[in-house]
Amino acid sequence: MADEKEHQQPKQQQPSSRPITITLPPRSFTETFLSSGPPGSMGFSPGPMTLLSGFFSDSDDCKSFSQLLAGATASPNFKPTDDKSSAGDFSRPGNLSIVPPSPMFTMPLGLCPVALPDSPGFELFSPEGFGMIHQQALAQVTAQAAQANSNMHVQQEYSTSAMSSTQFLTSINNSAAQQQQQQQMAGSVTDSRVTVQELSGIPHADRIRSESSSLAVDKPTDDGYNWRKYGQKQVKGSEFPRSYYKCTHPNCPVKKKVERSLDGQVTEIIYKGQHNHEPPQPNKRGKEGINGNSNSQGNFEMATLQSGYVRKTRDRKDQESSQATPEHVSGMSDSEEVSDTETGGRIDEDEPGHKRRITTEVRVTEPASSHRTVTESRIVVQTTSEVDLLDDGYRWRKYGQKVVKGNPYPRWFLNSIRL
DNA sequence: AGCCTTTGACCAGCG
DNA sequence: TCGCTGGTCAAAGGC
Repeated sequence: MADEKEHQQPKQQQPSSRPITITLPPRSFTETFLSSGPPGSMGFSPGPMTLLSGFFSDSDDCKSFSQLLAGATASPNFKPTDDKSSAGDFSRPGNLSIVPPSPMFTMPLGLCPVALPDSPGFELFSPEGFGMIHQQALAQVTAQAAQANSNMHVQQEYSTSAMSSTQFLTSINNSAAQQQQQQQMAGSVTDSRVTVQELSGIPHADRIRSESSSLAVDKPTDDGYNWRKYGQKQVKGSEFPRSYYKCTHPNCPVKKKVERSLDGQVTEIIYKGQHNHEPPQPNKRGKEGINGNSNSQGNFEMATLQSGYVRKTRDRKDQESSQATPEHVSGMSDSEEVSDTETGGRIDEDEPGHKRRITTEVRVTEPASSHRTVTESRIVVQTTSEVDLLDDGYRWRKYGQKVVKGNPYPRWFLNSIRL
């Protein structure tokens, strides 16, 4: 109900194409995922991966993601991940040659965070690799929506999206177990479409419009949980206001920060903490009550999911001390940074109707700030999704870079083009 | 009545 | 110590 409001969201005609960053709660999605609860119980927003395919257009002079990242990794900024093992353990496509230490990957809209856990690379929670309990871990995945006015046909996209994600996962996940998980997720993926829309904020169809007002805008992240907004603030470094939400479930410590563009599109979602309960049943949504708990997962199977690709969260100070200046990493001067307005999900105007481009934002890395709160620690994750994006047959072209305040690493803006 | 959003104020961490 | 900034509180009002 409350979600249906949000009327106060600033409105803007200009279809802002802003990247969407989603910080996933470590457990939630994992658990949700594994539990494969009831329909709609999926705690996570669907994935961008679902929309990944099909939107890319041909392009030249593009590099594979790996290549692009390779440059970054070569940078002094990039310290080879300590958890070497991490990378090693994990099975992944042999063609993947590069896996930057901890690039925070911004998934193109359509990447399904939900699906991520399935991927080999998405075995985020590795106690050993982390040096922190999974409960403290927070996987951060950045997704970017190809937003705005992409005259995309959402409907079409969705259908493809689900399939794409499946295909992706299938191609990537070799283990039976993983495939099994995928299958379990299938339904979730489907269910998450709406969420995808929400996330994507694709202001396309009227249908979307109407939903946007109630979903995209109000429920930027219909992740299956109920949230109560308790604050909003204009955060420096961000052109958009940030809203603070708390999980309404009793005693649930989970909070999330949501940044929206002026037109109400979600540009970033950061989860903090872990739900100590399962997502409310769809029919109970909005009235979640007492009985939470259920899975209490604190222990959860995350441990079983683990694997490399997760970078141990470092103390912010450590990180800072070990990080080179963004300029060094980027090799671009600040003046070369792309403006916020141009960063987002930019779609080439000159692209013909069916040649769509989804801009992918890549954070070379995301520092953890474990000092703040344990649960807020962020894990730099190299997800399969990333893998997918890295060597999924797409080509990537870096078109911009920006140093985001609070993040010592530059954020790359890539155009992903499907071959 | 209960729950939610809004929003200015307050607080704490940091340089 | 001061100012900045991000996060949270809580009163007011809406649904």
